[in-house]
Amino acid sequence: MMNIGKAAAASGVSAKMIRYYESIDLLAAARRTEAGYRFYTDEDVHVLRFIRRARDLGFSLADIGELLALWRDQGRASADVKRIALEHVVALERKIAELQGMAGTLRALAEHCHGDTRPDCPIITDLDAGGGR
Amino acid sequence: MMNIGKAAAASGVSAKMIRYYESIDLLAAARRTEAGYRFYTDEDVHVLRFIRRARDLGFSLADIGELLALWRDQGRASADVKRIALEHVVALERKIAELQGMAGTLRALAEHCHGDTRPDCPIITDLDAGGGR
DNA sequence: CTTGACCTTCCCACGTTGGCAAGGTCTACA
DNA sequence: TGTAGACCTTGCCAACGTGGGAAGGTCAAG
Repeated sequence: MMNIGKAAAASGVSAKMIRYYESIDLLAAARRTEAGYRFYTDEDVHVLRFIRRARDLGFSLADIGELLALWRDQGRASADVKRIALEHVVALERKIAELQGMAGTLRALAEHCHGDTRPDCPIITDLDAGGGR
Repeated sequence: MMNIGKAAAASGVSAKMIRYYESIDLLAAARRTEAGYRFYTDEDVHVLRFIRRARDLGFSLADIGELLALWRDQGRASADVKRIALEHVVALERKIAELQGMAGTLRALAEHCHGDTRPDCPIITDLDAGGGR
């Protein structure tokens, strides 16, 4: 039994976010003391840590809702978990490729930029002309 | 001389975004017809294309504001352009590394997940236990 | 003159997090 | 007992960039 600040410290999820997760029904509404303070058990902290870990792996809160349901479902099919994870990997890899494309282009352009007091710069030229498209 | 729809089509920037860029002073307010319609020149479309290209390279609108100022400044120092670009490359690479970490972890976990009807799954176990932290 | 395609402004939504304000509660200490 | 300070509560605003839609005005073609 602890209140929200302690649960936040124990789980790595800020008090602010715990309230937010409750407001969007990712978490069941916490029980309250007579004064209206939320209180949490070690089991609740366990759930918060699960969420925290899933956030660290880049899952959206929507994904985490599904993962939590599967986590709680002792009869789950591991295929469902795997599907969510692999879809996320695909999305991550698409994003990675996109960012790599940007970084590669910019690095190449910057390499040929004098980087001195002269105005001439291939980066500006590229932006101006559209990279030859 | 064209109105916003045509400028949008010609530049690849949506009419919605053109208005938004104007509202945040990234663009000067467009001239208007007597009826209040914005109108644009080929030169304006040129600016819009610059912005579009910079967005495609992942620059923030704040960055683009600086780049536009440099673009217009015939006396610019290419060092200023290069600095903005390289700072952006650093940010991109940091993000790439972060996403690669997530994707790598998940791919490794998913490899050992049967992906069948059994509930047992290392992905769930990892989320539960926190990846050994 | 009507129809439909365009334009205008304004508000709302997404997703996740932080910050701040105004107020209530609890705890420890004088 | 009083009070200070640390905690809790709710609520609103901000970010970032984009899209959607409503309600209404304008324009061109038939």
